[in-house]
Amino acid sequence: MKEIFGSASGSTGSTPPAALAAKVRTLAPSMTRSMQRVAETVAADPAGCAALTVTGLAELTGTSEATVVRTARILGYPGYRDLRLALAGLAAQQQSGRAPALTTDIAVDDPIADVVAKLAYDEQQTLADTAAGLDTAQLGAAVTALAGARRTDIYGVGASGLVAQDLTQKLLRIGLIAHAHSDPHLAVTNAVQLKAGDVAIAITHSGSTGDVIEPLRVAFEHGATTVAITGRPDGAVTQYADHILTTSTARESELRPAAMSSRTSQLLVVDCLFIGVAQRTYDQAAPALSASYEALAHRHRR
Amino acid sequence: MKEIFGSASGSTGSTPPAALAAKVRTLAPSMTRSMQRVAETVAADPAGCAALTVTGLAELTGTSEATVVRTARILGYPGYRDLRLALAGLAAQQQSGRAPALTTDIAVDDPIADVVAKLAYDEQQTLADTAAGLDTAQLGAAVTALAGARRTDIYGVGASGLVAQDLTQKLLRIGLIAHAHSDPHLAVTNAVQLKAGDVAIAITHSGSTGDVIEPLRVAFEHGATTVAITGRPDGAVTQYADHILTTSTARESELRPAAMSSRTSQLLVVDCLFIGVAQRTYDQAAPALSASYEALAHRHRR
DNA sequence: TCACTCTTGAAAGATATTTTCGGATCCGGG
DNA sequence: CCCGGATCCGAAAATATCTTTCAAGAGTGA
Repeated sequence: MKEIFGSASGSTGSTPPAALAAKVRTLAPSMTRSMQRVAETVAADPAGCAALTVTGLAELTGTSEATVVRTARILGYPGYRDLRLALAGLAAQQQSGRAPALTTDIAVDDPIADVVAKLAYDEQQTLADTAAGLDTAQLGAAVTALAGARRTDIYGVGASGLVAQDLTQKLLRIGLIAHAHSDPHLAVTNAVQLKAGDVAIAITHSGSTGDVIEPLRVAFEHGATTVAITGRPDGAVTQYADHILTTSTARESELRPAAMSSRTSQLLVVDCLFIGVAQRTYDQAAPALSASYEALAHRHRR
Repeated sequence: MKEIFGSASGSTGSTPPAALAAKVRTLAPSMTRSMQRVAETVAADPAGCAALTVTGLAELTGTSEATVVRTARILGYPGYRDLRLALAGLAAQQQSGRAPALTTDIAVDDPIADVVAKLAYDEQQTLADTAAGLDTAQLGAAVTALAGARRTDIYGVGASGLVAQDLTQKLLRIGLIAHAHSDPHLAVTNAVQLKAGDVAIAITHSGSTGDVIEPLRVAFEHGATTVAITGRPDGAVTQYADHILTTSTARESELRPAAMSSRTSQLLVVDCLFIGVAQRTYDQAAPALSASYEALAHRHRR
C-alpha cells in the first residue's frame, strides 16, 4: 500500500472535533495494526489521551512514538501536537454536550420495532458523520465544475450505480446534460469522448472498484475534471480524481452490510452536489424544476 | 522535569473553561503589566491563542516566553502546555454552542457549508419521522409475506424506481427471487403471472402514480399479496394493497424537492423490510450474504 | 527458500516549553 | 540628587516533547 497523505488535506484548517470518531472508522482500513490500536484508544477515550504526551500514549498502546505520530498524520493532523489539541476540544464538547448513546448491533431475534429504531438511528448517525467529514472546499470545487460542465458522466456499479442514477436524474431535471453508466465497457467508450470542461464522477464505496476506476482514469487523461465519491480517501480511485468527496463508513455487522450506510452517505453527498449546482445555476434551474413538476402532474390520477 | 498533572487535575478540565474570562478579571490585580497583556489576549481570542506556541504568543503580546509561562501559572495551570489544551477545549465548546440555525429553508445564497448542514439535518428529521410513523404490525405482515414468497415483483418509476431497484438488489442477495419493474407495460405483463403466495410491492410517494398502481391492481386481482409503500395512506394505490407502509413527507421548498426526503424515507422502509426478511430466513440469508461478499472481492483491485 | 515490501521502534534530530539568571526599572529614604 | 532593595522582565540555557530517519524484523508472494 502506498502512503499518500499531506497533500490531500491541508486545505481546511480546523477539523470539527465531532468528526473524529467517524474519521477513525473511515480511515481504519488504511492503517496498520499498531496504528489502529492507537486510533481506537484515542477514539475510545479522547479526554484521557489528551492528557498524555506522545511517549505516554505510545506506552499505553504498547507502540512507539513514531507510530503515534504516524497515526495522527493519517487522521489528518500535521502531527501529534495538533491531534492532542483536537482531542482536548472533543473532550470538552463531549463533557458539555450529550452522551453519545451507544447502539447495539441488530440481532437475529430483535423484534421488528427494534429493527426500525436501530436502523433509523444508525442512518441518522451516518448522516451526521458524513456531514461532519465532508470537505466543503472540495465540494465547492466539484459544484463549480459541474455547474459549468458541457456534459457530465457518472460511473457507479452495484448499489453505487443507483446513487449514480439518482444524481443523473436530478441533474437532468435542472437542465444539465448527465449520463449514468453502470456498464464498464460503455462507460470507457464514452469516457473517451470527454474533454476539458466536461466532468466525470466516480462513485465507489471501496475506492477500488476497477469497473469504475477505469472510466474515470480515461476521463482524467482526456482532460475532464474528475470527481471521486468514495469512503476510502486513500483508495486507488483517488489518483485520478481532481476532487475527492469522502463518504462515511459505519461499522457493519452481519445483518447490516456496509452497503446500507454507504448508500445513505453517498446520497447525502449527491444531494449536496445537486443543491449546490441548483444554487449556482438558479436562473436556469428554477424554471426547469417547476417545469418537470408540471409535467409529472399528468402522470398522477385524480 | 517530568510532566506532573495527576495531582493538580484529577479529572481533565479541572476548570470549567467558561470561567476563564472571569478568572482573568479576578486574577488581573495580582499580575504584572506584561502578564495582564498576555491574559487579556488569551481571554479575547482563546481559539486563536490555542493555535500558537509559547514563542508565538510571546511575540504576539510583545513579551517573552517566560512571561507567558508565568501567566499560565497564575491562571492555575502547571504550564503553558496545559493552558493551551484548556484553550482548545474552550474554543471547541464556544463553536459548538452556536449551532442551531438550521430551521430555515435552504436559500439560493446559502454558503455550501450551510447547505450540507441543513440537508443532513432535514434528512435526519425525515428518518426520525418515518421511524415514528411506521406501523410495525403492517411491516411485520409484509415481512412475513416476503419471507415466504415464491417470487416478488416491485414497481416504481422515477426516483421511486431506484428505491425499487435497491430493494430488489438486497432481496436477490439473500436468495429471494425479486424483480424491479419501471416499465409500466412490462410490469403489467408480468403482474399477470403472479398468484397466491407471490408478493407485489408498489412504491410511490404520491400514492397516485398510475404507472405503478396499475400493475399492483393486476397482481392484487390475481391473488398475490400486495404491499404499498407510499407517503399518502389515503391515496389511490392503497385500495389494492393488503399492507400499507407509510413514508413521511417533509415540507418541501423550491430548492429541496419532495423527492429528496421521500427517497430517504422510502429507503429506510425498504431497509427495514430487508432486515426483517433476513432475520426470518437467517439460515438461508447468512451464507448467501457472505457468498456475495466473497464474489465481490474479486472485482476490487489490490 | 528467496527476494521483496511493509511495518515497526530505537535513536538521532528538531521544536517547544520551562527554568535560570542577570540586567532593567521602579520606589522610598538619605 | 543619589543609593539600596525589591520587583519585573527577557535572553539564553536546560529540559521536555515532538518529529524524522533508518535499519531490523515481520509478513508475503514467487
